[in-house]
Amino acid sequence: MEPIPSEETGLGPEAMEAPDGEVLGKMIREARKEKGLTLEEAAKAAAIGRSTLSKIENNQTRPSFEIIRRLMQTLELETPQLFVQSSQSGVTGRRDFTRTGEGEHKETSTYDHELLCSELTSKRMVPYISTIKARDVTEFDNWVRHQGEEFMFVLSGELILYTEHYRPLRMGAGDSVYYDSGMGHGCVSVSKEDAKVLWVSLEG
Amino acid sequence: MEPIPSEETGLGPEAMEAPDGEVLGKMIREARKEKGLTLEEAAKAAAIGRSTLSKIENNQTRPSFEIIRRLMQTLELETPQLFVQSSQSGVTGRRDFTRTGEGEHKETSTYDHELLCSELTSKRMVPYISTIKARDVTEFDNWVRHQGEEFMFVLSGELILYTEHYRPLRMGAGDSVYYDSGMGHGCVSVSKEDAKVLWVSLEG
DNA sequence: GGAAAAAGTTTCCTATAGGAGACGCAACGT
DNA sequence: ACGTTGCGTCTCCTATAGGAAACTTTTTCC
Repeated sequence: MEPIPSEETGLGPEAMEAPDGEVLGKMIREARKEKGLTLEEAAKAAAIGRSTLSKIENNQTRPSFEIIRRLMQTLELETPQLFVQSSQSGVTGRRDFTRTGEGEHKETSTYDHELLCSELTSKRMVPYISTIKARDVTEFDNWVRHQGEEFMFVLSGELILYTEHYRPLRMGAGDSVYYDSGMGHGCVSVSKEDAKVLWVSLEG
Repeated sequence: MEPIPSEETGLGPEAMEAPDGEVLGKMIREARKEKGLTLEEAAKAAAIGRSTLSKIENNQTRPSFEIIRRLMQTLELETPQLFVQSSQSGVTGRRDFTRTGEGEHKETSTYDHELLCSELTSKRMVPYISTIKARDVTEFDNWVRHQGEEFMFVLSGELILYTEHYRPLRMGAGDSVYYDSGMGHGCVSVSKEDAKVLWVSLEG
């Protein structure tokens, strides 16, 4: 019994959905629950319809700015933040987490990268865990190089970080380093086991 | 009981900070002019229709949240960020490292912070390790809140991260989270030992 | 367990958001 | 004067937002 009137909109490039849209309903529902309000109470307080609120929370509609504004006020989400400041922080009002080992894997020849919190697409920093295979390359022909800054923290194993213009740096668990990733860089595991490092990269 | 819907919604007074319907169009027009964009250019950049933008600017419509979000993004952050950021990187050609436990310590009542790579002063990300004391603190009085984004990685112990608008998140070693640090946040150790977390914070 | 109430969802319908393109109207250059 | 070009507005139309109410699910209280 699913009439499902969702026919192809021969019209719209409107079919587009922003990742933010996805989260919006969730945010609102959580905020409402947080305040212990029912749909009816919240809707009334925001002067909107009960059904409208339900649809918004389930992402079944594309609410108007005005409606969202009222909801934000009612639920005490800071409205200005959501817009104006989204220019500064691309993750305004959002959060994402990743359980151990459950990141999105991306393997290359020398590394095994596990992207963390990758569902939060608009974030400015990019955190990932890399497994650097033991007994691998001992020299680079190709430095890695990308405009920005990078922070690295050694989780386990032992490795040598090569950074252009600097002496190689031998690092063990718990050590950390911060560098201009525009300089050529790369590392090599020198322990018997693979080395694990946490990287946080910032573009620009 | 219908006359005036001024009930005690806990909504507070007219602390309306969000652009009101009347002003919204004007704001947007000004922002667009500021950037020297024509209707067509701005609309295209925001992936909306030229006429739609015109109507919005003249307050002849009640635009959807999604449309406004796109406009805000286009008009506020668009290209500038890309340029600004590249000239912002203050660590050009530099590197700094910190050995385990040798960071600069900064203790507060609830946390014990160890700043990493703190000699590199002009870096944009701020990495530090915090020891969250195992204790009975089950309640916050004060959320931490600062404009920007934050990444957290649990090194050891078990804790609960509280983030405004979200459910508390129980985390163990190896788990990570990324969030808008403009939202109130804070955490509490729930293991018997102190919990250790690595934080990387980005302002703005 | 079962009835009643409460919370949430879906349906139905009207008003309108939003896009395409026509139109208006300056400011040019020839 | 007359095109021409570029920018903003207006008209027209379809898809859909949003409210009322019907419906379904969950919770509460005998």
